[in-house]
Amino acid sequence: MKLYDDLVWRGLIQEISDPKLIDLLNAGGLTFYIGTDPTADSLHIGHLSSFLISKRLKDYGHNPILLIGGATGLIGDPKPSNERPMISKDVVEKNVLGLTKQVKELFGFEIVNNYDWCKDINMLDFLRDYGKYFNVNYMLDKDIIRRRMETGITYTEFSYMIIQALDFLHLFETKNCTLEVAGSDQWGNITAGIELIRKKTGKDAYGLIMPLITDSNGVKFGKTEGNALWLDESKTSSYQLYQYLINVEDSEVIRYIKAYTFLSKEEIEKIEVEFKEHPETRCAQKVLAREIITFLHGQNSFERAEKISQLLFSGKIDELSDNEIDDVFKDAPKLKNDNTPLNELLIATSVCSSRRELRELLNANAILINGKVVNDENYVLDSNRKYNIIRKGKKKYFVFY
RNA sequence: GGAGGGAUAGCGAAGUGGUCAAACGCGGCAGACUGUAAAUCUGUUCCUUCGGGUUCCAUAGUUCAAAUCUAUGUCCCUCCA
Repeated sequence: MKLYDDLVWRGLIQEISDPKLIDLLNAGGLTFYIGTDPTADSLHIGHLSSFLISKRLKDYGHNPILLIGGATGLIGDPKPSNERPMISKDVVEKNVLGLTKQVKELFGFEIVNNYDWCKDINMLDFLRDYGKYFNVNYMLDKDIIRRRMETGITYTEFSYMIIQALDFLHLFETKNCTLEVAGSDQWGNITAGIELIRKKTGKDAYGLIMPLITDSNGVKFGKTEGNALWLDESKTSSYQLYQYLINVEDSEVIRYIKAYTFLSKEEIEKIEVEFKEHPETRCAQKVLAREIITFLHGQNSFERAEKISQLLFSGKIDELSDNEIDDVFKDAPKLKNDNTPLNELLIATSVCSSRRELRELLNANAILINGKVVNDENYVLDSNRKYNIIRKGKKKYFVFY
């Protein structure tokens, strides 16, 4: 299958700036870029789709560049809701290093940092060389800016679009980069870049955006209880990732497999048939988890995550030997049992946020210790055991030693 | 610079002197049912040694009593210049 058709089939194309791009994509040999701002020192699951699409293009014979926004990260990409908090320069610098390392290891893309070419542009040149190409009316008409007119937007964030556009121009001129790939929220910025290139050089550049991937409630893929799922194994364990992926709802899982794995159309269609017949086996969720975790963390980490999950969810925790627990929880964070009663221990370890909450959980039979329901808030963990395993709710486990 | 409007729990939003730890919706958490799914239903959602304690942008005040009134400050929005 040609690349473009494959991307469409996988649901990865929301819009392209010009139908000519279809043939260019199918032909191979383009230099393109994706960008990310260093708002954290690791990518999270939400970034995965745009990085994976870049890898698909790369594998097809295109040439990817990752732009890390050391400059734009200092400015802040306008969100639809409100102004971003400024990140200090030190933190941005640290995040750039973290991201660079991670992307090199995982994807092997060429990496550039827009700070390198933005840092020496002075204000007057900026206004003369770039500002003059942007009509404010045009900028105000961009969806993202329009949405911010009600809550307000600072001049700083308003200018973001111009910097991103000049980035594209810079890569176009220095690296013959003719395509920018991003999530749908970047459409305004991408088109601004394309137009700047056209106005300045008279040549064509292209943009491709992917749809936002959400579940049936419109929640972004990868969003869980407020804390992000990081790609860095030391920030989010394979087990945590496995739990997220194995719980993906049936109605979305095939779509996710298409978007997030490198399995072929034939393989995926086969899985789909099997899954439709026996959804209760979660075979599709298992494939999704296997593919993503193996890609990110490797085979061993995936197998351990799977094994932990099987043991925990088979309900035989109290039958596990210390050695088995040792092995299975090798990488899992363990909490220190300080022999205080639950109402102190679980608060101190942030398993529960307050005693009131703990009492609520105890009353609802939602706390199991080593496989048995406990209702007493003064219960003290058995210090003769090497490990005590506390289950909170149906799915969350904590290991105490 | 001028005129007006606003700031309430994670978010949206009601409340305009006591009956307010603050309606309602979303989100979160837990329980039931299931397949570690979805949908649905139920409970819960500031802290507490269960006596009470600390909240409604901040500070100072009025009052027996303030989320509610006054002053000042901070931030935001709208319109005019």
